[in-house]
Amino acid sequence: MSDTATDLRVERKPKLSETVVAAIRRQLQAGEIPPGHKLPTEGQLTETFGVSRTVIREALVKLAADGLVEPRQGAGVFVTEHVSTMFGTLAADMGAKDSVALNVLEVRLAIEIESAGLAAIRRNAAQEAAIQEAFFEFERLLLDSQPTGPADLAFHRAIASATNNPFYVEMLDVLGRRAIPCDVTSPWSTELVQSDDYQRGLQREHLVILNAISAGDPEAAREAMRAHLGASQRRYRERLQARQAYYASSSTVAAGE
Amino acid sequence: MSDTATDLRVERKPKLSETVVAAIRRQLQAGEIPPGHKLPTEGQLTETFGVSRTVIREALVKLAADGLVEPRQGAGVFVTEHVSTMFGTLAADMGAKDSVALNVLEVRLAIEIESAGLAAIRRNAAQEAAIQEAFFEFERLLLDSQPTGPADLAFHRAIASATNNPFYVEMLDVLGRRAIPCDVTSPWSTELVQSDDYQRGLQREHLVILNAISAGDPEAAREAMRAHLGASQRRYRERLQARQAYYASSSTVAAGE
DNA sequence: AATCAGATTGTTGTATGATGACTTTTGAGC
DNA sequence: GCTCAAAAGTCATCATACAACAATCTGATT
Repeated sequence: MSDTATDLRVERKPKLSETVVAAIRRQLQAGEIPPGHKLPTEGQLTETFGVSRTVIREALVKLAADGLVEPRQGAGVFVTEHVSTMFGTLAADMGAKDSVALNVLEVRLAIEIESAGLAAIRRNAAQEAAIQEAFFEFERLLLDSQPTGPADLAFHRAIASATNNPFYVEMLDVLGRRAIPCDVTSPWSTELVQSDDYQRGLQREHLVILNAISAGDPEAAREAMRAHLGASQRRYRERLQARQAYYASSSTVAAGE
Repeated sequence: MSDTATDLRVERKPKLSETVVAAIRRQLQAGEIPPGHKLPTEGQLTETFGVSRTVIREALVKLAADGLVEPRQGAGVFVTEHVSTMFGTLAADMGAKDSVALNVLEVRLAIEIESAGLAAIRRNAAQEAAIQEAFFEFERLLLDSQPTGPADLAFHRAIASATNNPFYVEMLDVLGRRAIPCDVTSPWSTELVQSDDYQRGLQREHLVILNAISAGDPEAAREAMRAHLGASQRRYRERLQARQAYYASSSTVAAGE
């Protein structure tokens, strides 16, 4: 019995509709079609993507199941108002203010803690494999002394995805992209945060999370994620203070804590 | 009287695929087809339901989008293993739009749990008073047999406000406005949910939260909020199922040709 | 000129048949 | 008994046609 089920790289050929879903979803996320507006007709989409109407319809059904679009017979398919767009205005004006960034990070903490707990309960084999894969990718990059930021992001994203609740992933994307690059991809002081020790510490925390999720223990997963993000929050604060201290000293006064 | 026979605000006639989805979902929930087993082929389903393969495929796509089934080309459509085992059946077992609402509610759950914990730590005297005030307002309205919805909302909002993180309030507003009337302001079946017993239960849960926050115990506050919203989620699901059962019963007749 | 009923057109919903791709089963040959 | 090719079963995709519904345009009536 050659059981190929344990093969980790389950690279089945993507269905056509999935590629169409991905493409349209990307367009929507990029805001190319504002909420409330009409998508191209099924006929136009068939020409655009070069597939049959069957495939287009299947893709639209999936998007509708995710609540991204809403078909109306005789009228067309319309983009629904969505969480990300609600945060569009919210996210737009919180540019560089550090205190704002900390607050947003705190919201993200709430999201991720809960998603870790849900992931522990609901993840399927493929999703668990994706989390593991991100973990090992982090490991590999760490050994190669390459930037681990993307793998770190992928790790958190895989967990959000394992909740089987698309909004968690969307929230993470919106909050993460806008305010805080995950842990290490800080726009300033790149060397400081990328020390091996620092990233080793991250990996240790990641491992605890991964184990809890694999074990299907939601409380442990939440606790591990809380510890991880709490630590990240603390590190983030320290860096902010260090930077502020630098600016302060370079002007005139060194302000105390 | 018009023909459409529904004095409820049913908005629109359900698509054929939706009735098929509901029927299959019910069968899966009843365990008539165990996880891992194969569903009838598309051809058999067309005969069973008396609709075209187009409709059957659309229904299967929706079920697959919810993770209930998994199609394998050349083999058949199989019932997913894990999801139906846990309370996954609860997690993903209603129409597309409803599941979206549930997903948003779940995100809100994450936000509120964490905000309860933070409120327990950070609330100042005025904020604690505001929470209490909302609690007593609920009490007063309950005694007067008036709708308690606004007070309920105010209670949750006061807690979010006590985190001293404005984004928590904003998130709550955004999510609440979009998807979920807090506990009781449901657009349908208004009498059912507004029974005294129901609201008494809510108030009991509120009291536990209030006490934990007043005591400055973040873990207890989170746990109490988790219990409260978890219960709300359950109640919400039950209402959806009741509504769905109504639709299913009214549509099974049409399929019996 | 304004209004409203009806025709027209555009779009999604459903039905049908055919073909390709993939999996499983079958059976012949060794 | 084992191997492997052929066959059957099933999903994936394509193509076409018609039905149901919505928006728009047209034209007659007021």
